[in-house]
Amino acid sequence: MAAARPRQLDIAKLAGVSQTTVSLALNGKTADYGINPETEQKIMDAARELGYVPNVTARALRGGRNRLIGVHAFEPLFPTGRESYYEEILVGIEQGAVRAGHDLVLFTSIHQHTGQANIFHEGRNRLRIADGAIILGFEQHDDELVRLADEGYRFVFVGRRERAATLGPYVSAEYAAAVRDVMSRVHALGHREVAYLGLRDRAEPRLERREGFRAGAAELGMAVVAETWAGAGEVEASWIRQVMDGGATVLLVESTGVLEEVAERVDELGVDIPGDLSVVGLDSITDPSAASHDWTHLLVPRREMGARAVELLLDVLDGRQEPTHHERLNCTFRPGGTLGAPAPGV
Amino acid sequence: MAAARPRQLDIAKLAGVSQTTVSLALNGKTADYGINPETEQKIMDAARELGYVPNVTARALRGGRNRLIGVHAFEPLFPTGRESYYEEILVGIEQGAVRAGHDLVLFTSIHQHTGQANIFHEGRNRLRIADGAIILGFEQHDDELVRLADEGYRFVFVGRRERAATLGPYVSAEYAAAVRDVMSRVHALGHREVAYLGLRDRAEPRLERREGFRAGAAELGMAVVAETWAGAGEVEASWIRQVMDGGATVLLVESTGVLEEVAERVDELGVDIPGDLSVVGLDSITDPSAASHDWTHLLVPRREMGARAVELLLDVLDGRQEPTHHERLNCTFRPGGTLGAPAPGV
DNA sequence: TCAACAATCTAATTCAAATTAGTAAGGCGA
DNA sequence: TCGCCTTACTAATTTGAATTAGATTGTTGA
Repeated sequence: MAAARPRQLDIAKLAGVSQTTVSLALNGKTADYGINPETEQKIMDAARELGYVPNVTARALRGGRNRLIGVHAFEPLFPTGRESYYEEILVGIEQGAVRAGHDLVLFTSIHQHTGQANIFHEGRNRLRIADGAIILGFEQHDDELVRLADEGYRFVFVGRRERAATLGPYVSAEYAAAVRDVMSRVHALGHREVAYLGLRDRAEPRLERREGFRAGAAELGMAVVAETWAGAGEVEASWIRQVMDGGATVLLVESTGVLEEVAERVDELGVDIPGDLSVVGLDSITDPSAASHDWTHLLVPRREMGARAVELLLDVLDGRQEPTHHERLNCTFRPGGTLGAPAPGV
Repeated sequence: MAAARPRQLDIAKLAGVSQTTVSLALNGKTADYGINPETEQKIMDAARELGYVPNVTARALRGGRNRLIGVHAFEPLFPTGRESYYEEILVGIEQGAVRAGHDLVLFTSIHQHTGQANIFHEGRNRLRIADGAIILGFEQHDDELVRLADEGYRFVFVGRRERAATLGPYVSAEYAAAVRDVMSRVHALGHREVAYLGLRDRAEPRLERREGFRAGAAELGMAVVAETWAGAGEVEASWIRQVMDGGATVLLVESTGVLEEVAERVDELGVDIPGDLSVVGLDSITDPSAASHDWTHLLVPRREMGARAVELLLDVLDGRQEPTHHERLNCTFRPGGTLGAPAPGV
């Protein structure tokens, strides 16, 4: 049991050379240092014979880097409910890490005891374990992030940019332009009166969508019949009735969860989509097979955002990119069956 | 900007002591070595002031602990499809890690280039960065695991036990007993003729279920009308018809995916569940709201398995548990609406 | 008053690999 | 035959933390 792992020194003894020479040979630097090809061969043979495997830890210690990328969220990463906001982003981060040959560290320890996660829990910054980190989540802990940045720690944000812009690089989606694009498609089909149903929260991605909506309505000369906020379980049939009575022929819905609630209420009213009312979702649909309709909606490139965040972090760490760089990825319009021309009678 | 990471030596200088003393103070060994409480306080203050965090790499090199738990799978952890086998287990692992105050390292780097993941890929064993690892997945890489174990590396398996038993501790579910329990419930309701629909693969958890099924049938004197294997998309209505004609009044289905296919075929046949045929699932249902029926089925405690694996790993690392220990968690029977008494006419 | 001892702390070493600064041996020109 | 340059290597150092083996100072009992 527990046969000691062979070290470079063991190879050196077997080949009758020094540890230095072994290191040089194994790293292909024989030419630079004029190592005899025969010696090199002896070393390689000895290494193979002993089943040598470099010790990552020693290598990392010397090199100053771990090849560890931290992933930090202020909430648990794998929530118990379905429809994890992070899920797709995590898939992207994993793919990015695979490509870059790095491992991921999920900072779970800091969630301990308190429901809240503090980076500087007990006065230590665990994030430092990793070479740099990707920060997810909407919750605001700006003071901690400022301190992190002050300490020279490198990180990249995904999905938000409020304070991020002043603190470090970020990757997010171009929500405003995407929604403006939706508006012009809607306009092109003949719609002139539109309603908007958003979430009650004021997270940046939502605010930007609203910005795009208003800008689009203004530019295209469309009338905003209603702009209303609802939480989960709060969509009311009477509101939809009212909006339609008000002349709206199309409804933009910010969140996918609310979208399904809208479908239920519309069903209750006996209204036809898109015959009586067109409905467009402004977010990705994680599981289209579970959706009630073939929704017309936007695709937010969450997976690409995750993958790009990894690349960006490594670029910053390697000095290939200044730490103020940011990137915005485009959303795609997915045509479905819930956007049509407005009913001619209206 | 980019202030170099503080080392113990920096703390030592600030506090006016040696690096040794700093190390002792930070590791709570002041009592053993008679360090003055005032000195200790000075050191702690200096450490906080500098924002000191131990260097994982140096510690790992020395053989120390890092409060890092590795998670290794031979396949990507976050698969692109829905219905991730790992998902629930990962949730459990995360919860376990949170409770234990440890962080998780997801070993993604080894998936690089080759679709296959080798621990000793490119001659480096990254696992050593973590204190120990939890190993998931069905794929067989026994030679690598044997080597890891020989090197004294500690790990715990989740969900399998074939070779695991000889290599280290494992946590898995008690499938056979659970299925036997299902059989006795079915028997108690009056069923005497039963059919079994399994997956085509021969993974351990499936083999155990079949074992439990056969043992139950034998003990209870029930007739096995059919025992058939199907892959995704291979369930045929004719098979169900045939099985029912053969007298089967209840069908046990190994996998949740196949369960839904069975529902579709049964619908096509105009057969009533459970009036004409009772159906029992032998696996968890991740998203009951997306299920076509209120299935009667087994709950595999995947989340507990993950959480328990973390505890077990730490027990082994701390020497509280011998490294041959294993644990089997019970599955729960979830009564639903798809198991009833057999039709009296039969 | 001196050895013994406790109380406090430190120098030196270790872990495995990478790198810097040399060294030894041989050849060649002047 | 002295000095200089190659060729082909090696000794020593570095990385950050933990540990082993001391070292220093002061106190106390005989």
